[in-house]
Amino acid sequence: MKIATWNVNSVRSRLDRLIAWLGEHKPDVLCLQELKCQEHQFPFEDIARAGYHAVMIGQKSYNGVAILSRAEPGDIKPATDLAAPLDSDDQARLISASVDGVRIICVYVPNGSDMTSDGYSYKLAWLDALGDMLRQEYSPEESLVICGDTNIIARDCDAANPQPWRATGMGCQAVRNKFDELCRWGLVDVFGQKHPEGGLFSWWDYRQLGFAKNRGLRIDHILTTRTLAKKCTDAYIDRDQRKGHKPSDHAPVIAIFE
DNA sequence: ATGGCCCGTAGAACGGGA
Repeated sequence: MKIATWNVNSVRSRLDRLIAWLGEHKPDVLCLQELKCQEHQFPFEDIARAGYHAVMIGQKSYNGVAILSRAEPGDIKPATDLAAPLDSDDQARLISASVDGVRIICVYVPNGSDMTSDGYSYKLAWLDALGDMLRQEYSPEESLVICGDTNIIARDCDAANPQPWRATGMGCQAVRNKFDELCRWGLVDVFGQKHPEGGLFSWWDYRQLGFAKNRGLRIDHILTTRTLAKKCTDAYIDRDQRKGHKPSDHAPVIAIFE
Protein backbone atom coordinates (compact mmCIF):
# COMPACT_ATOMS: atom_id res chain seq x y z
CA MET A 1 0.00 0.00 0.00
CA LYS A 2 1.36 3.38 -1.03
CA ILE A 3 0.31 6.35 1.11
CA ALA A 4 1.29 9.93 0.30
CA THR A 5 0.75 13.44 1.60
CA TRP A 6 1.13 16.72 -0.29
CA ASN A 7 0.45 20.32 0.56
CA VAL A 8 -0.51 21.49 -2.93
CA ASN A 9 -0.86 25.21 -2.16
CA SER A 10 -4.16 25.58 -4.07
CA VAL A 11 -5.59 22.49 -5.74
CA ARG A 12 -6.95 24.52 -8.67
CA SER A 13 -3.60 26.14 -9.32
CA ARG A 14 -1.93 22.71 -9.14
CA LEU A 15 -4.55 20.60 -10.94
CA ASP A 16 -2.42 19.61 -13.96
CA ARG A 17 0.46 18.63 -11.70
CA LEU A 18 -1.85 16.71 -9.39
CA ILE A 19 -3.46 14.65 -12.15
CA ALA A 20 -0.07 13.93 -13.75
CA TRP A 21 1.35 12.92 -10.37
CA LEU A 22 -1.51 10.51 -9.66
CA GLY A 23 -0.95 8.88 -13.06
CA GLU A 24 2.77 8.57 -12.55
CA HIS A 25 2.93 7.48 -8.89
CA LYS A 26 -0.43 5.72 -8.52
CA PRO A 27 -0.69 6.03 -4.73
CA ASP A 28 -3.42 4.06 -2.99
CA VAL A 29 -4.07 7.08 -0.78
CA LEU A 30 -3.10 10.73 -1.24
CA CYS A 31 -3.81 13.28 1.48
CA LEU A 32 -3.92 16.88 0.27
CA GLN A 33 -3.67 20.12 2.24
CA GLU A 34 -4.19 23.80 1.46
CA LEU A 35 -6.86 23.19 -1.17
CA LYS A 36 -7.78 26.89 -0.92
CA CYS A 37 -11.23 26.31 -2.38
CA GLN A 38 -14.80 25.54 -1.48
CA GLU A 39 -16.54 22.25 -2.20
CA HIS A 40 -18.23 23.50 -5.37
CA GLN A 41 -14.83 24.53 -6.76
CA PHE A 42 -13.07 21.23 -6.02
CA PRO A 43 -12.09 19.24 -9.15
CA PHE A 44 -14.03 16.04 -8.32
CA GLU A 45 -14.51 15.15 -12.02
CA ASP A 46 -10.84 15.40 -13.02
CA ILE A 47 -9.85 13.32 -10.00
CA ALA A 48 -12.52 10.69 -10.77
CA ARG A 49 -11.29 10.48 -14.37
CA ALA A 50 -7.81 9.80 -12.98
CA GLY A 51 -9.30 6.81 -11.13
CA TYR A 52 -9.66 8.25 -7.63
CA HIS A 53 -12.38 8.77 -5.07
CA ALA A 54 -12.16 12.03 -3.16
CA VAL A 55 -13.56 13.29 0.12
CA MET A 56 -12.82 16.84 1.16
CA ILE A 57 -13.71 19.81 3.30
CA GLY A 58 -12.99 23.28 2.05
CA GLN A 59 -13.48 26.95 2.66
CA LYS A 60 -12.89 30.18 0.78
CA SER A 61 -9.23 31.14 0.20
CA TYR A 62 -7.59 29.25 3.05
CA ASN A 63 -6.93 25.76 4.39
CA GLY A 64 -8.97 22.83 3.04
CA VAL A 65 -8.02 19.13 3.15
CA ALA A 66 -8.86 16.07 1.06
CA ILE A 67 -8.31 12.32 0.99
CA LEU A 68 -7.97 10.74 -2.46
CA SER A 69 -8.07 6.96 -2.73
CA ARG A 70 -8.23 4.20 -5.33
CA ALA A 71 -10.56 2.16 -3.12
CA GLU A 72 -13.84 3.59 -1.94
CA PRO A 73 -13.47 5.36 1.42
CA GLY A 74 -15.78 4.50 4.31
CA ASP A 75 -16.75 6.03 7.67
CA ILE A 76 -15.97 9.54 6.43
CA LYS A 77 -15.66 12.10 9.21
CA PRO A 78 -15.35 15.69 7.99
CA ALA A 79 -14.61 16.85 11.54
CA THR A 80 -17.88 18.75 11.80
CA ASP A 81 -18.75 16.55 14.77
CA LEU A 82 -15.40 16.99 16.51
CA ALA A 83 -14.73 19.36 19.38
CA ALA A 84 -13.37 22.82 18.61
CA PRO A 85 -10.87 23.72 17.32
CA LEU A 86 -10.70 20.54 15.22
CA ASP A 87 -14.21 21.10 13.87
CA SER A 88 -14.31 22.68 10.45
CA ASP A 89 -16.68 25.55 11.31
CA ASP A 90 -13.87 28.09 11.33
CA GLN A 91 -10.97 26.38 9.61
CA ALA A 92 -11.06 23.28 7.41
CA ARG A 93 -8.00 21.41 8.66
CA LEU A 94 -8.95 17.79 9.32
CA ILE A 95 -10.77 14.99 7.56
CA SER A 96 -10.67 11.26 8.17
CA ALA A 97 -11.85 8.12 6.40
CA SER A 98 -11.14 4.39 6.28
CA VAL A 99 -9.47 2.96 3.17
CA ASP A 100 -8.55 -0.71 2.72
CA GLY A 101 -8.85 -1.27 6.48
CA VAL A 102 -6.57 1.63 7.37
CA ARG A 103 -7.86 4.68 9.24
CA ILE A 104 -6.59 7.74 7.38
CA ILE A 105 -6.49 11.11 9.17
CA CYS A 106 -5.49 14.02 6.95
CA VAL A 107 -4.37 17.12 8.84
CA TYR A 108 -3.25 20.64 8.11
CA VAL A 109 -1.82 21.84 11.43
CA PRO A 110 -1.96 25.62 11.95
CA ASN A 111 1.23 27.48 11.03
CA GLY A 112 1.64 29.58 14.18
CA SER A 113 5.22 30.44 13.29
CA ASP A 114 5.13 33.76 15.12
CA MET A 115 5.19 32.81 18.80
CA THR A 116 3.61 36.11 19.82
CA SER A 117 0.60 35.60 17.51
CA ASP A 118 -2.87 34.21 18.19
CA GLY A 119 -2.01 31.62 15.57
CA TYR A 120 0.66 30.18 17.86
CA SER A 121 -1.69 29.57 20.80
CA TYR A 122 -4.25 28.24 18.30
CA LYS A 123 -1.62 25.78 17.04
CA LEU A 124 -0.90 24.50 20.56
CA ALA A 125 -4.62 24.15 21.30
CA TRP A 126 -5.21 22.41 17.98
CA LEU A 127 -2.44 19.88 18.66
CA ASP A 128 -3.85 19.24 22.14
CA ALA A 129 -7.26 18.62 20.61
CA LEU A 130 -5.73 16.23 18.07
CA GLY A 131 -4.22 14.22 20.93
CA ASP A 132 -7.58 14.22 22.75
CA MET A 133 -9.29 12.95 19.62
CA LEU A 134 -6.79 10.08 19.29
CA ARG A 135 -7.21 9.05 22.92
CA GLN A 136 -11.00 9.26 22.81
CA GLU A 137 -11.80 7.79 19.40
CA TYR A 138 -8.92 5.51 18.45
CA SER A 139 -6.58 2.85 19.76
CA PRO A 140 -2.81 2.69 19.17
CA GLU A 141 -3.36 -0.99 18.35
CA GLU A 142 -5.30 -0.31 15.15
CA SER A 143 -3.97 0.41 11.66
CA LEU A 144 -4.02 4.20 11.62
CA VAL A 145 -2.08 6.94 9.90
CA ILE A 146 -2.01 10.70 10.37
CA CYS A 147 -0.80 12.33 7.17
CA GLY A 148 -0.27 15.97 6.55
CA ASP A 149 1.43 19.29 6.84
CA THR A 150 2.24 19.34 10.54
CA ASN A 151 4.16 22.63 10.41
CA ILE A 152 6.55 21.08 12.95
CA ILE A 153 10.31 20.66 12.67
CA ALA A 154 10.48 17.61 14.90
CA ARG A 155 14.28 17.22 14.89
CA ASP A 156 17.18 19.62 14.28
CA CYS A 157 18.31 17.47 11.35
CA ASP A 158 14.98 18.20 9.64
CA ALA A 159 16.01 21.81 8.95
CA ALA A 160 18.86 23.07 6.79
CA ASN A 161 19.55 25.73 9.40
CA PRO A 162 17.77 24.63 12.59
CA GLN A 163 18.94 27.29 15.02
CA PRO A 164 16.74 30.26 13.99
CA TRP A 165 13.69 28.00 13.72
CA ARG A 166 13.99 27.02 17.39
CA ALA A 167 12.78 30.49 18.29
CA THR A 168 9.62 30.08 16.18
CA GLY A 169 6.41 28.12 16.41
CA MET A 170 7.79 25.69 13.82
CA GLY A 171 10.70 24.32 15.83
CA CYS A 172 10.36 25.55 19.42
CA GLN A 173 10.42 23.10 22.32
CA ALA A 174 6.74 23.56 23.20
CA VAL A 175 5.62 22.50 19.73
CA ARG A 176 8.13 19.64 19.60
CA ASN A 177 6.72 18.45 22.91
CA LYS A 178 3.26 18.28 21.35
CA PHE A 179 4.69 16.23 18.49
CA ASP A 180 6.44 13.90 20.96
CA GLU A 181 3.18 13.57 22.88
CA LEU A 182 1.45 12.26 19.75
CA CYS A 183 4.32 9.82 19.24
CA ARG A 184 4.05 8.63 22.86
CA TRP A 185 0.40 7.74 22.24
CA GLY A 186 1.71 5.29 19.68
CA LEU A 187 2.65 7.02 16.44
CA VAL A 188 5.86 6.59 14.45
CA ASP A 189 7.30 9.13 12.00
CA VAL A 190 8.02 6.50 9.34
CA PHE A 191 10.09 8.79 7.12
CA GLY A 192 12.19 9.88 10.10
CA GLN A 193 12.64 6.24 11.06
CA LYS A 194 13.91 5.37 7.57
CA HIS A 195 16.15 8.46 7.43
CA PRO A 196 17.54 9.04 10.94
CA GLU A 197 20.38 11.18 9.53
CA GLY A 198 17.92 13.82 8.30
CA GLY A 199 18.90 16.52 5.83
CA LEU A 200 15.92 15.67 3.61
CA PHE A 201 13.20 18.27 3.27
CA SER A 202 9.58 18.57 2.14
CA TRP A 203 9.31 22.38 1.99
CA TRP A 204 11.51 25.13 0.59
CA ASP A 205 10.78 28.87 0.64
CA TYR A 206 9.77 30.33 -2.72
CA ARG A 207 12.06 33.27 -1.95
CA GLN A 208 15.83 33.57 -1.81
CA LEU A 209 16.43 30.55 -4.07
CA GLY A 210 15.37 28.34 -1.18
CA PHE A 211 15.10 25.18 -3.27
CA ALA A 212 18.22 25.82 -5.38
CA LYS A 213 20.22 26.22 -2.17
CA ASN A 214 18.32 23.34 -0.50
CA ARG A 215 17.44 25.53 2.44
CA GLY A 216 14.43 23.50 3.42
CA LEU A 217 12.41 22.00 6.22
CA ARG A 218 10.77 18.64 6.74
CA ILE A 219 7.38 19.67 8.08
CA ASP A 220 5.14 17.16 6.30
CA HIS A 221 4.74 13.84 8.10
CA ILE A 222 3.32 10.36 7.78
CA LEU A 223 2.71 9.18 11.33
CA THR A 224 1.53 5.60 11.74
CA THR A 225 0.70 3.27 14.58
CA ARG A 226 3.38 0.66 15.31
CA THR A 227 1.57 -2.20 13.60
CA LEU A 228 1.64 -0.22 10.36
CA ALA A 229 5.14 1.21 10.91
CA LYS A 230 6.55 -2.34 11.09
CA LYS A 231 5.25 -2.91 7.56
CA CYS A 232 6.87 0.23 6.13
CA THR A 233 9.43 -0.82 3.51
CA ASP A 234 10.32 2.60 2.09
CA ALA A 235 9.67 6.31 2.58
CA TYR A 236 10.79 9.11 0.30
CA ILE A 237 10.14 12.67 -0.82
CA ASP A 238 9.44 13.48 -4.47
CA ARG A 239 11.70 16.53 -4.89
CA ASP A 240 10.88 16.59 -8.61
CA GLN A 241 7.53 18.16 -7.71
CA ARG A 242 9.36 21.22 -6.41
CA LYS A 243 10.93 21.71 -9.87
CA GLY A 244 9.64 23.13 -13.15
CA HIS A 245 6.69 25.39 -13.87
CA LYS A 246 4.51 26.54 -10.97
CA PRO A 247 5.50 24.08 -8.23
CA SER A 248 3.92 24.02 -4.79
CA ASP A 249 6.40 25.09 -2.12
CA HIS A 250 5.87 21.62 -0.60
CA ALA A 251 6.85 18.30 -2.19
CA PRO A 252 4.91 15.04 -1.73
CA VAL A 253 6.02 12.61 0.99
CA ILE A 254 5.41 8.94 0.18
CA ALA A 255 5.52 5.79 2.30
CA ILE A 256 5.19 2.18 1.12
CA PHE A 257 3.67 -0.53 3.31
CA GLU A 258 3.85 -4.23 2.52
C1' DA B 1 18.26 44.65 4.23
C1' DT B 2 12.74 41.95 10.03
C1' DG B 3 12.59 41.88 1.90
C1' DG B 4 13.02 39.05 -2.11
C1' DC B 5 7.75 34.60 -3.79
C1' DC B 6 3.13 32.63 -4.51
C1' DC B 7 -1.91 32.10 -3.66
C1' DG B 8 -6.70 33.96 -3.46
C1' DT B 9 -9.49 37.89 -3.23
C1' DA B 10 -9.59 41.65 -4.99
C1' DG B 11 -10.32 44.74 -9.04
C1' DA B 12 -5.31 47.71 -5.44
C1' DA B 13 -2.81 46.08 -2.29
C1' DC B 14 -3.07 42.69 1.43
C1' DG B 15 -3.37 38.64 4.57
C1' DG B 16 -1.39 34.23 5.00
C1' DG B 17 2.02 31.03 4.30
C1' DA B 18 6.80 29.06 6.82
